[in-house]
Amino acid sequence: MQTSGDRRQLQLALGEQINALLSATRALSERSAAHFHPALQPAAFHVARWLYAYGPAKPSVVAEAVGMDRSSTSTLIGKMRTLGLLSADPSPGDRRSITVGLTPEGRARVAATLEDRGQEFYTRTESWTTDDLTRLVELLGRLTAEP
Amino acid sequence: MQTSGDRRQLQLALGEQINALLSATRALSERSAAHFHPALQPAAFHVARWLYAYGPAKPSVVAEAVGMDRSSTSTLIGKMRTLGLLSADPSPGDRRSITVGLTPEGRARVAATLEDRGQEFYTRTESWTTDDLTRLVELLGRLTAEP
DNA sequence: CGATATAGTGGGGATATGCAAACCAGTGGT
DNA sequence: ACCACTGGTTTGCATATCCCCACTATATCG
Repeated sequence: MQTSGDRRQLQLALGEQINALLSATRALSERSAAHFHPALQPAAFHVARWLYAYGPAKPSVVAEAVGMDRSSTSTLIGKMRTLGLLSADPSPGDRRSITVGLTPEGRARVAATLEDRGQEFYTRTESWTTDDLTRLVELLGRLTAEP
Repeated sequence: MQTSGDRRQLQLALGEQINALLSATRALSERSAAHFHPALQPAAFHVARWLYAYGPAKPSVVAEAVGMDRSSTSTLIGKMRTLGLLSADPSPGDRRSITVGLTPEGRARVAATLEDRGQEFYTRTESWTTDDLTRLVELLGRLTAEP
């Protein structure tokens, strides 16, 4: 019971830490979104960032994943396609659907935006040992891996 | 040079992982925000969550930290005070300013919202060893600690 | 084959938030 | 005592996003 209690405590603690991280990065995210592309609404960045992290997907999946409405996502994807940031192919096995993904240019622009506004976190880990850094990357990787 | 190159790689990898985590949690955050309190706008949740993670602060600091405009933050804080979620005391040493913090009820409501919609991450760590879980919590704690 | 469901797209109205400006009370320097 | 400045609040306006609805093309089930 001690062990399972500790376990519970740990999961709660993880929740608090993730929460703190989300709080700390929210301002950064919104500002990145606002500066992502001059011709696009902020939400475009959230779409692009998700595709950057998880790869090509159908619009409906993207909308669900980023917590946006399907119509907004659709028009946003349309604009990003005409700007050359996204490419679309017919989804295999369903001719109603398309699969969208970042073009090299889109990928580069996301990377640039992240780089541009993410300096702060680099400096935070400056004093860390390489070992700790490696482990954090590895653990986060496991946490965010698709189920 | 090998070492510093590896270091650079690691920091980039950390950026990617944090990015993936933010992407993965964005939908959850927005939905939590929408359901936080029936009489409040979504952004109230972001304010409350930040105060939950980092403790009482001046309105201007909160606005800056969550990346919101000061006027919206001000009216939002006003509403939350009348709802009994936030309390305000005069800031020590500056009579123009106040310091706002969550009331016990506000704290409970944030916790309930997080609990309510954060189940998914608990199940993700179910198969982890206690050791890994402990270490992730510890490393995240160091990452989000105030500079 | 026919009926119903789903993927993507578009429109129209409601709301939340950002931005700019004005204002007041209090602060700090001169 | 003055004056420039800052923290907080409020107001008016612009825009982004959501929500509901409709429409077309395809898919799936009977």
